[in-house]
Amino acid sequence: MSEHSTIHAAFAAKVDAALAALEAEGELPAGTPRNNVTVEPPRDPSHGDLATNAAMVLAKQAKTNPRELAGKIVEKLSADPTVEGAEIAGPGFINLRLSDVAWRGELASIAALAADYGKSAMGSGRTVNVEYVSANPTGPMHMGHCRGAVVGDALASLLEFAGHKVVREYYINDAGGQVDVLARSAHLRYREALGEDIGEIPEGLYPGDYLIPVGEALAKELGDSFVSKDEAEWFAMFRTKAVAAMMELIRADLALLGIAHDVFSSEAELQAAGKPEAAEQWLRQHDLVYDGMLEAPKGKTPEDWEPVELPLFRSTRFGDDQDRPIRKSDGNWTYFGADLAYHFQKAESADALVDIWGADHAGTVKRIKAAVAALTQGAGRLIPFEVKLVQMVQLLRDGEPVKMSKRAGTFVTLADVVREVGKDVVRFTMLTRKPEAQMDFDFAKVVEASKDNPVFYVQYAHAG
RNA sequence: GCGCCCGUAGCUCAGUCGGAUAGAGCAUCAGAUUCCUAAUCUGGGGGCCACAGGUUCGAAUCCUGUCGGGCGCACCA
Repeated sequence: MSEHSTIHAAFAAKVDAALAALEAEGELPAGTPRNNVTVEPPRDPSHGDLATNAAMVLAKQAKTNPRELAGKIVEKLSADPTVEGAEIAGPGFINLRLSDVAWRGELASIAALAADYGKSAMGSGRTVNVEYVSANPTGPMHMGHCRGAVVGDALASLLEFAGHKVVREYYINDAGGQVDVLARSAHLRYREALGEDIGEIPEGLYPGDYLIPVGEALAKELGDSFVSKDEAEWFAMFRTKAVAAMMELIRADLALLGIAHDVFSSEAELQAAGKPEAAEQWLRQHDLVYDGMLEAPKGKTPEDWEPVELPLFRSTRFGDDQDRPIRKSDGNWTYFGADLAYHFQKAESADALVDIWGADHAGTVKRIKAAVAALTQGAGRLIPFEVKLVQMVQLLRDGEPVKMSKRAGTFVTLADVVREVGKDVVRFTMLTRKPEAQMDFDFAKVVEASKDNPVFYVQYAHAG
């Protein structure tokens, strides 16, 4: 697929060629950067089909005024048979009118290329790793995860369309305290499945019903041999099995949205392979990790604050408020400590990294970007890395916010929403606002067959 | 107290690596059609682009500050 698969791109190339010719003739200094030059449809259609700011952007470097330079560009462009008119307007815009032949040719190629129309080879030869969702494997997906999932998937598709090789990746946080809680919760449900009256789910364990079938499956598989054993004997096994069950739930939820990741990476495996240790060693050698006292957050010292010495990453060197611990005082890795090693691992097989995170993690962007920059540069191959934040979605029903509480078990699952309004409506709605702006998701409005629901317009047009 | 995101027409939002009179849909108003259960067509009105400074030939767009809304702020992920 060539880059000139659309008429706009084709004419942008013609403009560029004209500029290159002028450069060859000495009208423009050799090597003049042309990346500011735009070729796009003007706001006012009476100005023509396309307009370029080339003369205005480049006049200074050509040591002439915009209108004079525009004259020379117009001369070149007029020689092209598909250019029916080229005029200088205003301060130095060049307005182009394209011939009928050009438009007809474009229509033919739209018909011929169908869904491939507009593809580009821009990213050809480059692999981009897009990590998104990465919800904790402790329960089904809820609506809090939904926007990031949709945005990440759409971005991945766009990158593919632009010619990149894309790896859609999910990071399984199966090594922290949350999955320990999951293991204990699953054990409780296991005992329940074997007939024990477990009463209220104790504070600190996951109360959700979705663990009942997990307990039943464990009971069926293992019998009653782990009912009264010490935690040490069943803990690791229950954790592994429960995480596996949760990941099955999550993959099923994602499938409802039409999302399928290529790679699922386990934090536990990453740690077992000693990746964080390797990263720590390198960072210590380069004085980017040191043992130091953790400072209280600025302007807000918690009452029970106790200074501790921990291995800290020097994120302040990269604009962060304070240096960040990579290990906890019990010696285990912090989320960040493992995450930086994880990103380094991803960087080994990609040319660029993108993470899609919820806005509630905005505070941790600086440290991970800093760590990735340090590690990839240190390895001799600095990898572009972007963290894209998606803002919160407010769920509304009958105009009232839907309150979600994990403890009360009132969180709205993704599966419920997809069942209620449909996959396409969810995906479309999640993309109707830029990711960095908050949005409302009103159950009634998104399915309303009315003039102010864009979803409906698209469905209507598509059905026609 | 600090950091990040947002603040554009009555409503929901585009436009923000600075560029030609600030755009769309809905709502509203006026015509058209009178086919119809309209999700019909055409046109108009409607904006100190939150506010105040600054940079620039030129600012919704960049910088500083203020106000308003959201998110976050120890070894939780």
